[in-house]
Amino acid sequence: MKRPTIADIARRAGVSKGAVSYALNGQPGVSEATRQRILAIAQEIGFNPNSAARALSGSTANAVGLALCRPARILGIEPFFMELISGVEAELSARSYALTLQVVADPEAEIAVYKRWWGERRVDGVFVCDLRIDDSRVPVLEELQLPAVVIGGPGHTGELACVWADDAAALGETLEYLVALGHRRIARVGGLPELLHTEIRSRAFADVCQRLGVEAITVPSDYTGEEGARATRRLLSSAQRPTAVLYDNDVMAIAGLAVAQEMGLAVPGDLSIVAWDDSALCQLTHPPLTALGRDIPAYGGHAARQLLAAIEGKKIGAYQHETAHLTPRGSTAPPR
Amino acid sequence: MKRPTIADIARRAGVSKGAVSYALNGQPGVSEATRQRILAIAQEIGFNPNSAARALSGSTANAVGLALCRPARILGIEPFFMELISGVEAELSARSYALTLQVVADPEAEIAVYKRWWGERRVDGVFVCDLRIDDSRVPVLEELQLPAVVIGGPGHTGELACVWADDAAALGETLEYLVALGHRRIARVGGLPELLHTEIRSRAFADVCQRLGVEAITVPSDYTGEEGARATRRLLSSAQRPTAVLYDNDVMAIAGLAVAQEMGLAVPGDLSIVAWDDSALCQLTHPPLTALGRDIPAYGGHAARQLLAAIEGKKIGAYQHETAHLTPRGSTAPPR
DNA sequence: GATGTTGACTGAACCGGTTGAGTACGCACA
DNA sequence: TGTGCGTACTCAACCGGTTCAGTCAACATC
Repeated sequence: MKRPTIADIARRAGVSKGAVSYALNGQPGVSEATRQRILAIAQEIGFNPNSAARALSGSTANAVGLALCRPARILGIEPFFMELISGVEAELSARSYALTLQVVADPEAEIAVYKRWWGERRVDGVFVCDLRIDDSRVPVLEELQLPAVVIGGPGHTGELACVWADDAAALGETLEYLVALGHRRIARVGGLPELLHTEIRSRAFADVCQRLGVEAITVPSDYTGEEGARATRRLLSSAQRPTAVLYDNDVMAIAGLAVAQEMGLAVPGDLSIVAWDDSALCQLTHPPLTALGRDIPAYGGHAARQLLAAIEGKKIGAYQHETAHLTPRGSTAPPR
Repeated sequence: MKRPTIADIARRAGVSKGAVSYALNGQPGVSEATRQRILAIAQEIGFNPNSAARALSGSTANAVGLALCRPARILGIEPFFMELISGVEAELSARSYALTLQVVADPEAEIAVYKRWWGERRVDGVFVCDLRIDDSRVPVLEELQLPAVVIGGPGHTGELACVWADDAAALGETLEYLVALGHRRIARVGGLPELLHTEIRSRAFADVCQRLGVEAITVPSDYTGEEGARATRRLLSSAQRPTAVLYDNDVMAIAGLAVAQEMGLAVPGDLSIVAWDDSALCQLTHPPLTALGRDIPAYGGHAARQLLAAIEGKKIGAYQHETAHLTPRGSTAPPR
């Protein structure tokens, strides 16, 4: 099946290729009557502009890239990315931009992908996830002048735009709630320590606990259920067992709940559990998990709008998304 | 920053654009010495061929598409797709093909996406997920002559290639195991009834149960935790309560486990639970779930290889992936 | 020494859009 | 009647690769 081109439309309309291009793109240079005639023909023969030809002359690929740097098992189990992607997508497809996805093994490979995408002109801009402290990807993107939006921050983003949420405030709200319930020994199972937002949360956790005068224990982990379970086992085996644990993602929280049950501790009677990121998973457990939720698709949507603006050459900065809010469910209660 | 083109390489090497193209693509027409010189220059200046130019003249986009038709919340929570994607990716990036992702609302929108991609020449082929009975996407793809690989089947794939697994055999193995444990009333919480693989499983479930002489109850559901929980509540409230339940995905199985606990039933003492799809989630619960697992990234990898072969014009058919195998864990035991 | 033959390479067309320069025409105005 | 101007176009170059038809020199063959 032959794909129609603007030359086909031009022939049928009895005009030149240029006129067709002007008509289809809403540019001046054709009369309204001719424009309508051309649009009607395009519609009739099901014309779609060849994206390669467009990219080649217009120098815009009409695509953006997302490189994900997590192993398959973790990537699959974390609902965060898919929710983010679907939010991003909604915004992109409305402007008929494509999303190019690549799974990479490490930050170096990710940098190589950015360089390749840039050289191939395959994408007009990229999203950067899992921002690290003094992230090596940032200077590379700045040098390439590839429009980019960091999902995370603030800080350490150099000149790049970012979309962020105030995790410190969310943490404060959560700890105040736990303290109000009567908890005085609160632990936190953190995410990957090298990630910036883990650092931000760790600092905020320590600060807020000090302000509230409660004991703070943070155990580093890596977002996997296995590590979350191990960390929980360690915490619950200590002499001064915490009465509440806050997990940096929902997967670890679910693993922690299972460990508590396995060790014969009642949740929430003996142990309260709070999950950061409120995916549907949190409502599947018994008891359902109290969680710190936010609208992740909307977060992705904002990021997409920022990136599209950056591609258009607009000067954009940091966008603050709504702070995560606590949804109390059955996994939190006053300690016995 | 200016991107280097083959013209730049040609100038520096003192040859024509054509010679550079031959050299870079391993085509005959240049001497080995010249080829090495050109490759060295390309390496040195960090050359990457402009993908649009390549697509325009070579008429291959070097990209494949995947349209996902599930709402954000379900998409995020199902580890299946992300695992599939990472397997697909590994294969694609080795051949420097890009993956273009699009989230769509319904099959009609998905068809529109395929038509657009075809018209725009944005992708060279597509993956088709969630095959339905008499799927309307199949004839469209056949007519467009867009290379495609169906993730699922067999049957109802028309002329399209597919990658499938023998779910009926896996189901047989599972039921024989449950019957051997002593179960005689076994229920199944199925996936979306309109999907072909749900139908295949439902038929196999009925057949095998009849063969083994056990009572079979299938309750349709939709893969979400909410529906899985509701179906479980209905099953466990009935007078003739089943002693074992098989769930069509892990998310529903986890929800089912929570419902059993909420209703005061011991798992596996009062109720055995088996999950189809063994993601890391199954090991996070207490007790950990007995599950029917398979290597989903490998499944995706096979699909990618099939699609690339189809794009190269090879005649390909159905590829049968390994049958899912049962991993017994703590959620199954003889009934009391 | 004339005649292929082969290998190494050049030049130009081509893919399908976009865009700036050029042109033809109608109309207003001095 | 000539000039100026805006509108509605056409024409051709261009983006950066790929590819086909030549060209030209070196070498083998009779």
